This record gives sequence, C-alpha cells and structure tokens, in this order.
Amino acid sequence: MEYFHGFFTGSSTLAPATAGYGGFHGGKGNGLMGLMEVPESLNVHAGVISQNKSFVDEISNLVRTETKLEKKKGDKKIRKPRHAFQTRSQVDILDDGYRWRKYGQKAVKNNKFPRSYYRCTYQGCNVKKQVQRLTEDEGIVVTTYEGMHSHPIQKSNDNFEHILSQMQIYTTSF
DNA sequence: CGGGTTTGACCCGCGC
DNA sequence: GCGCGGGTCAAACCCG
Repeated sequence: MEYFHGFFTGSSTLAPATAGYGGFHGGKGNGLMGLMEVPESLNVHAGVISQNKSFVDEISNLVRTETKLEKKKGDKKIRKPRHAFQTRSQVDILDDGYRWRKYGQKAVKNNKFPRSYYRCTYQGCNVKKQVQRLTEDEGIVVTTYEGMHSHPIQKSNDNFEHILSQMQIYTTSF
C-alpha cells in the first residue's frame, strides 16, 4: 500500500511511468526491455504500416478518451495512470502471472468485440486491467493496466516471459 | 463448497 | 432532462 503514496494521491502531477513498470513486474525485469514509452511519435507512425495503422488509431482513441477524464478544474481529481499494451495473440487471456477475476464485459462502439474488465484478486490490491480486441485485426489484443501491484507475483513467470518474447508492446502513461 | 465467470441492471459523466 | 457510452455491481451460474 505504501507503494501508492504520492502516486494515487495525485499530489505529484508527473506520475512516473517507470514506477508503473517496476510495479508491474516485481523482480527481474527481463522481458520488460521491450517496453517503451510512447510519445507523440505514435501519430507519426500512423499510416506507415497498413496493418499497424488500425491499432495505432485504436490506441490513439484510447488515449484521448482517458485523457479527457483527467482534465478537471478542481485539481483534487486523481489521475490514475494507465498503461496500454498492444499484443498479438489468438487468445484474450494473457497470463501475466497475477490472478485476475473478471468483473464485467461491455461492448464498445466502433468495435464488434466486447471489452473485458478484470481485477486483481490479491487482498488489498486494486489493480485493474481491461482487455480489448480490435475489429479489423482480431489478431491484436489491447490490454490496459490500471494501477500497480504491491505484492509479488503468485506464479512462476516462465510463462510470462515466454509471452513477452512474442509481444509487440506499446505503453502510454498519463 | 469455494472461487471465478456471466450477464443484465445500475450508475455516472457528458453532450445535445 | 434525456439518451448514450463506458465502467461497475451482484446474483445466478459454472466448474474444480
């Protein structure tokens, strides 16, 4: 819990994305080398590769949507950092080593696939994630993590590393 | 039996 | 005020 000090309180406006990385993976940061921050170059890349264009658009939309929720005059608003991962996978369930409980599923507009909402089941851990598949590229799955884990992973992460090795990753922070 | 999933209802912010 | 879209709740259900 102490992890969240000054992070979720919103006192610090910078909300370091690096903290998110560290929290995401407790111990060895092996496969996380693939992680990179996504600046505005995101837009630059749009249109370069036709296949990737669609997901880039989707990500952009995602970013815009969440950014709007952060603008509040009464600076008391807590800005919760989110990290969006774009992965290539046949299955929605990407086992990252944590134990998740699904708590909802909604259809999103402009997307024929539903979005699933998961919550970490570790006691006191309020990390959430949502998984979304793209309409045009059903081989692409966007996973958005919200919050940080303040506890160790409960399973061996061999599987996790394996998945990471075949992952194209995009992250955004707010 | 206990924990996770399903699924419709509810809730809330926002734009019209 | 109302409808819409997105996020969450919770009761029923499923499965080991």
